[in-house]
Amino acid sequence: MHCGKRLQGIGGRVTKHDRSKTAQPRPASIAAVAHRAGVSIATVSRVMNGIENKASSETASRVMAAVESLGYRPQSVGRALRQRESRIVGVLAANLGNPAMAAAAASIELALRDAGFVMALCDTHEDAGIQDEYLAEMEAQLARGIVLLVAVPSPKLDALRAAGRPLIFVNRRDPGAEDSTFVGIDDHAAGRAVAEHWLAKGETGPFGLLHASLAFSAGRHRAAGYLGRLAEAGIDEGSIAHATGPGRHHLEIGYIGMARLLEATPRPRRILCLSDLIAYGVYRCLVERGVSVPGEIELFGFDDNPLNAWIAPWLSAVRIPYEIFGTAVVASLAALIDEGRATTALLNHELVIRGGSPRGPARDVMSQASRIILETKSPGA
Amino acid sequence: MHCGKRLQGIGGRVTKHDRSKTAQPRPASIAAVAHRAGVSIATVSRVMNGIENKASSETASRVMAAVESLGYRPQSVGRALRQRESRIVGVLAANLGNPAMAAAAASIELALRDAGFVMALCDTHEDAGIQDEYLAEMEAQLARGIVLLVAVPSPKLDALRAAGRPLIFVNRRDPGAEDSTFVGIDDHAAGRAVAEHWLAKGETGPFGLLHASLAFSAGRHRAAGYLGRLAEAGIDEGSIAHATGPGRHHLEIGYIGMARLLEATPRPRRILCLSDLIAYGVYRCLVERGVSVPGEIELFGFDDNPLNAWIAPWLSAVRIPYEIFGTAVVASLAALIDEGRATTALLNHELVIRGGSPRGPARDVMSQASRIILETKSPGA
DNA sequence: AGCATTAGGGAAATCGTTTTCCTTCGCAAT
DNA sequence: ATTGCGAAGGAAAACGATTTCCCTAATGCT
Repeated sequence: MHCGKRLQGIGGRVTKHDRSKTAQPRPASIAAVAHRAGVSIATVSRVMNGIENKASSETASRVMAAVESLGYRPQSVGRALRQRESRIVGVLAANLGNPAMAAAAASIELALRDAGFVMALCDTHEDAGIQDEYLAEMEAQLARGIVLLVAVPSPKLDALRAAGRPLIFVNRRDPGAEDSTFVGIDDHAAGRAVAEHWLAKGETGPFGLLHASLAFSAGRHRAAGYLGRLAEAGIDEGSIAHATGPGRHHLEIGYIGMARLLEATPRPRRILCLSDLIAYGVYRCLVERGVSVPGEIELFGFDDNPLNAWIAPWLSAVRIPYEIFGTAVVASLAALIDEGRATTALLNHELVIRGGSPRGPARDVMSQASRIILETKSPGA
Repeated sequence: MHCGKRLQGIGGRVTKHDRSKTAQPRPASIAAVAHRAGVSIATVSRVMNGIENKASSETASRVMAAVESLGYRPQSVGRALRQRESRIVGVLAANLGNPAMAAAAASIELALRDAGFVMALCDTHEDAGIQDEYLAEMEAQLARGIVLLVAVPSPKLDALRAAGRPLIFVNRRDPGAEDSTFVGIDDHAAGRAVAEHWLAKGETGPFGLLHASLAFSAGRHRAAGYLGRLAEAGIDEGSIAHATGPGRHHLEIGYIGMARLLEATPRPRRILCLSDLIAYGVYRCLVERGVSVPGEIELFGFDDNPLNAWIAPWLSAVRIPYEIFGTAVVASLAALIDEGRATTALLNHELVIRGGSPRGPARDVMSQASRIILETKSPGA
């Protein structure tokens, strides 16, 4: 359909090379260390955990020497069992194929590792069933916390929220509660800023909007900000063509939605796409029809994933600072675990404007005066 | 440098909303289930694990009813501790920002989940230190196996290999052993196929090659196949301009490498890039200089990640079937764990040819007669 | 009848940690 | 001289599962 002709079907060849199955020698346990150091396992544990006043420095160094010589590393499962809490933090991403989410995941992973956690990353495909499966699994793993990189409503999610487990919602707010911990941008202000940008350039439209489901916070707020600002400028909401596509696949939503939008009269010339992937779908649709971008139709995306700068010089976008999401998530997690405080972190977005002439340099033009609204409490209300 | 002008620095605002810290009610344990069902915990365990001949059907249904009513789900840590093996499979990816790796990770995750495993995904940034850190952590987690989605040599890797732990190398072969389990394509044949494609079209060059480090199997084999076929056609290896860039970031390698290649005489007109990301870097370099792609310079990439079809109509590529990597990885893992057999799975690659005229449709043109060589045992030797 | 086998199920050991009690010792304050 | 206290460290109890021994009936086979 949308993939090129292939030269041959899938398949392949598997060759097998035998290999002796050696019995696994057990790795050194805390008992082995204790024995070699001539102390009890309690002391080893205390030294390993840096507990003061429980071991003389002489004993401690003896223990450390034993640890060193045996290459001992505590098994996480033993500790997790005893403490009823592991160092795993589950990160449930809606779609790893989206470079923006991959960027967020990479950032979160880095920050978690710095903080001594271990990330377990999953792909929920934005499906409630799979999300529930993973939520249950994270519970079974005694995960310290769960990060939902775009959540959908699901029964298990409700259960965990009710049980007070540490949940962190990223990009899309908790679909089931107002005051859950959130890390993201001010979507309403960002949507506004795009409209503001076009208005400041003297554009009069026709404007368009392409989006996935508006049932969730991010999309709803972005759309509301965009449409609200246009309305303030006297542009009737009815005159703004908007479309979506079927399903959850943003690429196809953009492709199919754009095809519909092309039939609208008047045909929109400035279109906001609520994600980069939607804009990609739009791009393919327009390229196939010979419509020049941004010559005839100018696009604005959301996310500005790191690849845009390299291969999408035709796409301006609201840049979400995924590279700092990690530290924000970890900080929020700490507040939630240590103090039981749910926080809302609104990170600053930016507008990245690209000229996109196909033959000229991929120059990025600075937009004037796009206000970043920081004070929003309940965006999009 | 390569990112657009920004309208404001990063930063943001954090608001905090208090929330009562409720004491966590413990989830139901196996003891609770046993008590409610009026049996011993041993029986519950046996029922849960479907062990035959150890519980009457009447008892079993009583247990299941108790499980149901308590919402019991076994904690993984307890089981892992006892069995000295968890259901976690570590997947160490070199760079999640690469959509091809994200695609591979997504596929592997799906297959692992089907097989009852849990994926823990990490980003090693292709750094030996970070890789070692994660390898050690996976050991501590009693991971059932470790998948290295592009590995680098590291001490801990040697240690695990020597200890006979289940390691699976994907895309890049084990840098420290010949006969480790491998899942990937026949890189040598793929490199050959690109040369073959161009030769079959009557191209005479000048040809070029852009690559990251050639110290590892994949790149080395691809380059050898490509250059080998060109040499067979009488094209001197010395006449083939090739370049690389500093570091490990393929985007920048492509960008900087292409800048160097532009100074070569004669300037190459057909360039093979050993990854899509390198091709992206090349593209940006050429767009900035006003060189048309594929008009003046034709590019061939490796991977053909799923986004190419949407936004890179100018890029032909060797398509690696990442969507089936998952099943191959799981099959290899099973062979390794259950039978101690190390296997080599060479999956079929394909050539995806794109026309890429910027204004025309993004049509995919079928190439004629690109042989896929299946019999290779030691490619590139 | 005598014996082996199997189904059914419980008690307890086990995995590798952390943590709670203890005990002992030395020293300072009363 | 007695008490109190902190440092140092050991013994043993958790944690939640699986698994190894057991034991008792019942059944099949000679």
